[in-house]
Amino acid sequence: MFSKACEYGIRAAVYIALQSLEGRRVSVNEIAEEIDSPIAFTAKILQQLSRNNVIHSVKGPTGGFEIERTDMEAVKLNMVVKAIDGDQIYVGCGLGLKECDAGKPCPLHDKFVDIRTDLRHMLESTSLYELATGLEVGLTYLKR
Amino acid sequence: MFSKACEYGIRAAVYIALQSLEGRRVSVNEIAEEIDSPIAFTAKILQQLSRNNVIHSVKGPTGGFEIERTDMEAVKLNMVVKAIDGDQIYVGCGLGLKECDAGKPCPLHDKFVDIRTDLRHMLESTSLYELATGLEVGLTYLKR
DNA sequence: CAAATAAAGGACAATTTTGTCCGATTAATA
DNA sequence: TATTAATCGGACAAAATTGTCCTTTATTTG
Repeated sequence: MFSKACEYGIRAAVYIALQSLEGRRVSVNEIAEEIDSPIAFTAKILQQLSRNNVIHSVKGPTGGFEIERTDMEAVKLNMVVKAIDGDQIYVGCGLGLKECDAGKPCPLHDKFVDIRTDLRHMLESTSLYELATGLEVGLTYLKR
Repeated sequence: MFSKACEYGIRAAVYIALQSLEGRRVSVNEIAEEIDSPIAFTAKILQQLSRNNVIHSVKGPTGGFEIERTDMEAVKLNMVVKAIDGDQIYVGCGLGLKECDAGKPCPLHDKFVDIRTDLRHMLESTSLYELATGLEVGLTYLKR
């Protein structure tokens, strides 16, 4: 469904959100440790998220990654996914046809649109804040 | 969503079904031509489908691929997908965690299960016959 | 200002997926 | 039986994704 990069990206973003709730700024090393991901690869992904203003980065000692408390509810999962995988999930035919649309649909077009619409709504309506608070109260987990 | 191999596999299976409706057995070359896919790669995928009894192959002159008319309604998309991509779509955590389940869910677990359940139902309820007849009456298209 | 810390960025390496080529096998038919 | 047409299967090649390493840049603090 998601690429590995996107999986790491979402996990990282949620972890950063969780720590930002408590005012803590976190380093790549801590993030990779806590979400159990390859450090250098995770660093690359965080760069993409930072460049796309999904998260905020600060260089130097005491630096690291954070998400403004005020942004946290506004940042939805689809922004994370878009920053990493681009439009891939939203655009294009399920069977890989170049010219597939409502006017000249592939055999799976309608059914595929339904699934994808649900996915899009889910991603667009789920905020990092929501996911982070689920973690905070121990309803969900990020490791293993 | 699907791998390239799976996209080609579904397109090929639907095309074979369509031709089988008219009693025609088709060659790899014709299939690849008609669904606009790389020939040799398509041949590999057809072998997988054949080995998994999704389609039937006949060697030698006048040989090719076909689907028994009686099977065609019983063969659902999920069988095609499983033959090529395995359980990938059904199994595993959306965020890539190893031990994610209802008891120890990742932050996206429930929402992800919903989407995937819809996808599974769609794949399990859609037959090659249904897709082939849509093509036959000109409602849908396989090329470009 | 110097040292230390942390992200940024570029080059490279490993792995997986996608795709090709070619000889072996099977079966129809002249 | 020889030829020909077709799939099967293995080895290889190319491209994309995943992952590593190392240098540079920015920033804090002694």
